[in-house]
Amino acid sequence: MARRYWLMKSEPYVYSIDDLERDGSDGWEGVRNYQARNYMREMREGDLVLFYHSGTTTPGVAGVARVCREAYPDPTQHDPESEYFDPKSKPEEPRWSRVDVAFVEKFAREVPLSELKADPALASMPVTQRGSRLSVQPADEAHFRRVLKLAGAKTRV
DNA sequence: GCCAACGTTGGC
DNA sequence: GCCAACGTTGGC
Repeated sequence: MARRYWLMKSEPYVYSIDDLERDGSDGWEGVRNYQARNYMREMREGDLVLFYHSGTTTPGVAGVARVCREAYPDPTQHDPESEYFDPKSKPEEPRWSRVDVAFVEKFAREVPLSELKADPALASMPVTQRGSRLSVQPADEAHFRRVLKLAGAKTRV
């Protein structure tokens, strides 16, 4: 099966590309949306991810990560102390998953959403659609390559 | 702070 | 199963 491509959003105040660079890899926890969860369950080791910073003055794509562990139960769903605690999710039947991602690259220049929206080559990319809220989205290889090019990325696909 | 675009919840 | 109310995401 060919490698697939994704875009994942994170608020950098919570977890940023710099945090991932520091940690090397980490679990992508806290996803509480079924469609986003289902996409994570489709992810395979080696898939590449555009790391998107949301909730900032200038949101945009900040770098690249790689899926290094496929979906498994998100432990925070069972932790009453966690802000992601879900009392309806039973340990014997976990509702929420996470994947682990590894740091690949931080772009020298974050590519702003406004630039993605202005690029005709990205007109059909989910993140450029009005009202796009999904925090985990699939990306076409062509879109992925295009974003790498706009970023002046070192990563080659 | 506003608001559009959803997703979820719960009454019926 | 419908749908109104409510909550959340996230750009602007």
